[in-house]
This record gives sequence, C-alpha cells and structure tokens, in this order.
Amino acid sequence: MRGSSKFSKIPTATITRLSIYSRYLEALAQEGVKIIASDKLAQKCGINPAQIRKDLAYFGEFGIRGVGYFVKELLFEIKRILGLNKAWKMALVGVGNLGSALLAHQNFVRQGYEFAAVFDIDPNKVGRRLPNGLMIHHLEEMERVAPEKNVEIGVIATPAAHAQQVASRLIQAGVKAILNFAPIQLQVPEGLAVENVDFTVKLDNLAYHLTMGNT
Amino acid sequence: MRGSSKFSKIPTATITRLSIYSRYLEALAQEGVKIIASDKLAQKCGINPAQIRKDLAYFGEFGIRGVGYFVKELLFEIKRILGLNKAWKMALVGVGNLGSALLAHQNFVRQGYEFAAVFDIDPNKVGRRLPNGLMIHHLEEMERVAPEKNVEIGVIATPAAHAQQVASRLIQAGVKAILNFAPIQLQVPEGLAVENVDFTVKLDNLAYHLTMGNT
DNA sequence: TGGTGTGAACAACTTCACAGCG
DNA sequence: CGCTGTGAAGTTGTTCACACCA
Repeated sequence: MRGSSKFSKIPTATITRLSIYSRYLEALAQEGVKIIASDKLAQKCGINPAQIRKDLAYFGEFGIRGVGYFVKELLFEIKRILGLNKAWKMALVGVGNLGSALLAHQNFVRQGYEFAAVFDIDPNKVGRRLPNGLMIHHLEEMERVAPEKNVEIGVIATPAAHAQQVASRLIQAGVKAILNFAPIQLQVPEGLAVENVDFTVKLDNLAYHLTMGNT
Repeated sequence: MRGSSKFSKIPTATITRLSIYSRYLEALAQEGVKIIASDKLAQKCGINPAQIRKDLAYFGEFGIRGVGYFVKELLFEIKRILGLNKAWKMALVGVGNLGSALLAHQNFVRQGYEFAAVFDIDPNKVGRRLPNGLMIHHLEEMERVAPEKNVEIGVIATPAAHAQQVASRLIQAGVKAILNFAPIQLQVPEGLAVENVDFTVKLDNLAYHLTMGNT
C-alpha cells in the first residue's frame, strides 16, 4: 500500500505523532543536521522506530534505504501532509485569563496559525482594541465577522457553561474545526473536527497515578 | 475479575473517561438527579454504554441491575478511584501569560487542586507576591521550597527551551507527577508520571482534518 | 421487565522481523 | 552494509450480545 490517495484510514495517533516529528525535525534543521535515521528520531520522541516508518508509510516513501531521511525534505513533506503550508485563520472566543494568554502566545504565529478575530460577551471588553490591533467583537457578530475574516478554526476559551452555545455559533458561521479549552464534551454535527484541551482531565490522570501503584 | 487490587492493568483511556464521567455526574448531582443508566450517561459523554460499564467493572460493581447507578454514590466512588478525595498540592513553574492564567483559573480549586508554590527565573518576578499571597521563588530554591510545601505535582509553563531543566529540578525536589505545557517530550526516569498539554499538536490535528477529507 | 456485568468477537494500533534496496 | 518499507504477529482497547439479577 502506498500514497495518501483518498480516504485511507489514518489513525489519529499517527497525525499527532507527525506533529511531534515535525517539531524535532525543525530543531534538527536549525542545528544544521542534514540526515536522520528513524532510530535516532524515535529516541528523541520516545517512540518505537518502526512506528515512525509506519506513520510515514501511510503517505509515501520519503527515506533512503541504508541512509535515513533528509531532514529538510522530510520536514517539508510532513508539513504538507498536515496542511501547514498555509496560514490558518483562527477566531478566539473568550478573552479571559486563558484567552489573553493564548493571544500573547507567540508559538502560534511561528507555526502558521493566526488569530484573525476575537469575541466576547462582556460589555467591558467588547469594543476594546487589543495590543495587536484586533477589535473585540460581541459574540452576536460572529456570523458576520467570522466569514469576513476567513476564519477556519474556532478556539473556545470561555467558561464551560457558555461553550456549547459558542460552538453552535461558530458552526453557524461556517467554522469547520474547533479547539475547545472548556471542560465539556461539545455536541457537534458529523464531519466537524473538535479537539479538546483539557488539563483537568490530565491532572486527574496524574492524581490517579500518584494514588495507585504507578509502574 | 474484580476489585482494584494491586496492579491490574487499567487502560489510560479508562482513567481519562472516568474523569469525564465524574464531571457529568457532578452536574447531574447538582441538578438533583438521583439515578442514571449507562445509556443516558454514555449519550452525554459521546461514548458507548458498554464502555462505561467496562470501565467501572475494572474497579468493582457500582450499579443495580434493572435500575442504573445512584448518581451521588457513583460520583463518590469515581472520585475515590481517581484519588480526588484529598487536596493535591501543585507547584507552578513559569509565571508568564500561561502561568498567570493557570493561577487565576478557579476550576482547579473547585476540583481539589491547589498551587502551593510558584517559581520563575526572571529577576523582575522573583520575590514578588501574587494576589493570592504566594511568593514567587527562584527556580534555584525548588529543592528547598517544594518539599516544605508538600508539593506533589509540578506544572511546567515555561518556554520549551527551559522545560527539560525545570523537569529535572522538579524531580530532584521529589515531585512524582508533572503536567507539562511546554511543546517538548520530557525525558524522565521510569515510574514518573508526565501528562502533556499540547495545543500546538491539537491544532495540527485540526489543520490535517481541514486539509484532508474529513468524513 | 430492564439495565448491569462480562465473556467472547471484533477492531485498532503497535511491534517484530526481515526482505529489499540504495 | 545499513536502514527503510512492510507483511505478519502480537498487543491493546472497544463493542456485542446475553446471562443474570434487583
């Protein structure tokens, strides 16, 4: 089997790992490393070498037998696969502590993601302009503003109580992918992509490990 | 098989789901709902009902056949399993945008987690006192302060470049669990629990779904 | 009767082991 | 020779289907 043709079933975990590979390849490229073998990369990522080769094999043949992978070339290919060869426009909803931190987070820009619109419902915030020049819109304006700014990804940084309502609005405004920081399982129609960033759950995992015997 | 005795191999996914169940049970309890069936809960969580029963079966029998589960009782049991019947002390490292947002985040306290110590390396921050009364310590003081404050969980909110160094310090100070917000794979000794909160990776997943055909 | 608890079937993902090629 | 690419084996997690019991 070869090629990324059509809808081969790619494990979600594979995509997640590709993202991780790209980070290390980026670092290697900056260090001037030209070639890397799956064993070396695997060690860095804490992953089985065969896993890396399998992951890549879903999309084609990028390596040279007996040698390894050209760092720059592989990085380019992975970025292409992930869709990082374009600038993604995001909308932030919720300019609280977390939302503000996300706005200030410089990794996004470096990575090809950009906040193109910002929303809130707090009258004290709506209408104000952020340091980066963006205006805080009222959530009501979502349907108008989001398409105008070509928003493709919605980022929910509101309290859990508002998250579902916000998600519905985003979807109505044509957004097809949501990054959800609220600790709630969003109900969305088929075909819509939702990723949850849920540190409460992660903490619970840690608490469990600390409580039970962690091998 | 029954009971949580010793080291039965529990899937990580099960623990994650238990955490999610607990959230919905909490909501149900507050709404005054007394009894819930696995089908109902499953629907809320977007999970297969059998999965819920399997997850619970790892730890005992908590339901009544033909009836369902007593909400309060099940919630109590899950919290006990996860180790949430105590207050966990956390140390925050990195009082930047993200770190500040985490400090202000009220869900932690409600959930039984508490920041007991805060660290940074920025001379402009070290020595200052936070609104909640906590003093920002220099990272160098970790080994002294962390044990003093009974820190059990380390939270890394520093730039990626510092994360590994911080992790090592936390470990040296006796911390056995780390919540890592830095986009890097931490190298830690066997038996230490690390959970990564990595929204860059999540965004990449969304970008992939938007780029490729999402069913 | 109706929903839990659970062995057994199934599906998905990971690792192994080695053929094949630069 | 050495490392990729990959079928096959192994492992882990999920769903089904129904016995069992309040």
